[in-house]
Order: sequence, then C-alpha cells, then structure tokens
Amino acid sequence: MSTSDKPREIGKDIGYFIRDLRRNAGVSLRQLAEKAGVSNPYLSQVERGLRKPSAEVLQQIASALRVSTPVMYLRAGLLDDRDGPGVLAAIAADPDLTVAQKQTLSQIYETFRREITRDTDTIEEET
Amino acid sequence: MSTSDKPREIGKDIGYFIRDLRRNAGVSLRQLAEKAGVSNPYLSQVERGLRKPSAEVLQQIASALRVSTPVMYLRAGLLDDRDGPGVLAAIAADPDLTVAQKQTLSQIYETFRREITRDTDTIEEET
DNA sequence: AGATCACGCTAGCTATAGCAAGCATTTCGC
DNA sequence: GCGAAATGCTTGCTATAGCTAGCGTGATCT
Repeated sequence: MSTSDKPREIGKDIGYFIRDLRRNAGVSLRQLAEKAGVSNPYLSQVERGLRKPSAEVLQQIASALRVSTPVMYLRAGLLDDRDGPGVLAAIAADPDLTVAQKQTLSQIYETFRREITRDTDTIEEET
Repeated sequence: MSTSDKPREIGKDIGYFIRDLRRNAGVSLRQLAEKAGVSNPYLSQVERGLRKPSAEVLQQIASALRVSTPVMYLRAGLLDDRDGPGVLAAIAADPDLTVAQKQTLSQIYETFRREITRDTDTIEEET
C-alpha cells in the first residue's frame, strides 16, 4: 500500500465527519461507541484522525448514527462519485416505494440538482 | 472483533466471486494482481479465502475487473441489499449533489420506506 | 535436453486496526 | 464539600492485512 497516499489526511476528514454527526445527534463518545459496537478509546482515535477505520466499523457507526452506509463510504473515500447507477433510475426501480413517493423523491432530487446547476452557472458566468 | 463471526465463511464467498470474475475475464492471477495493484501471493490468499481484504483492495480489484464497486461491496457484506445497488447507493454516488443534499434525500427516502413498513404492519394486523 | 518464463503458492515479516486497563478531568447528586 | 458517575483520552497489547523473497511445477523456446 502506498505510503505517499497520506491516509491520515483522509482519516481526519472522516473523523471530523463522524464527530460532527455524533455531536449533532447529541450523544457522547461512549454512547456512540456502545451503540456502534466499538471501544470508546478507538472511536476517539478515529474521530481525531489517529486511526483509519475499516469499512465494517464505518458500517456500524453509520447504523448507530442512522446515516446511510454509502454516504459514510463516500466520505471515507471507499465509494466514488461515479459508482452506482443514476438516482432517478434507482428510485424508479425501488420496490418499497409507492408511486407518489417515487414522484416526490424524484422531484426533490431534481430540485437539488437544479440548485447546484444554477449556482455553478452563476459562478461560471461571473468568472 | 468477535471470533465467532467466522469471517472466513464470508471470505470464501468473496474469494470465489473474485476468482470467478477473473477467470471469466480470461486473466491470470498475476495479471489481475498487477492491474489491481496488490501482490499476487496476497490475491491468491484472498481468492482462497485465507485473507479478508479491505474495502480499498476490493475497490482496486473491482476497478481492475471493470465491476462496479457497490456490487463488489454487496458481495463482501460491506453493503446491504437495502443500501447496495439501489437508491441510497445512487444518492451517495451522485456527483451533482452536495453532502447535505445527499443526507436530506437519504433521510426522506428512509422515512418513506418506514411509512410503507408501518402501513404494511397495520394492514397485516387488521387482517 | 537445458534454460527461461509464467503460474500459483508458502513462509516469514512489518504496520496498524481495534481492544482492555486505567488515567485525569468535569459534571452530577446528595 | 464529597463521592459517584460520566467523559475523553493514554498506554500497551494482540491479531491480521498486505508485503517480499523464494519455492515447485508446467509451458515454451533454443
């Protein structure tokens, strides 16, 4: 494994992300560690960027914080932006959603994308 | 980590999966190892279920075999059916959304899915 | 036949993930 | 004020991920 990758840089990012999520959820380090099934000294090291957690641990933390595992993986660099099929196709194919829910979710998604596109266009135009 | 989990059972599964993919792609162990950036003895151990690869290594192997990373993660037990190739993975992988938007969309999606589950329970109870 | 190459593997090693034991400090309840 | 509880962290440890060096075997080349 390449030592020039500087995993501690990524580790700091995912660590701060986890700490922010935990604090926003209003739970202590020990409480989250217990829910996630990891030791509290280890969670402290992860949050401070001193240890790089495995995907299994990230999965457990995501579950304990009620955050989707793919979002956690994305932040940890374990998933690319390019992975997975398109959101709209996935929404349409989901068997657990009603038609009304699919429509609502798709509309919210496209609103978000239009927000980003508008911001990007504005910035580019001004530049 | 619990020793009763028997990670070797899962390891055998992902190992066979990788070996099948490799053979179907018509490449040797050394060729795949080189493309994936791992050592060939290690890849041999992984394929034979003797070592449990990290998510980073799985990502590299998936890329070398031109298989989507979520599919590989699903097979390795690092993603659930529910957040594997599906809506949550697609949301996480979307390059056009901010992290905040991804989280909001994921939470709305899971709220919808919980509504469906509750409705289903109610219907079942009444029957 | 002998040399070389490609293959998949074994053996032994280092770095680190993740833990238990215990510490210092702060907060809480009496 | 005091003792208990809760918090976040340090220290030292074990298990294993991933590697390098080298092996035995079969295929290929001269």
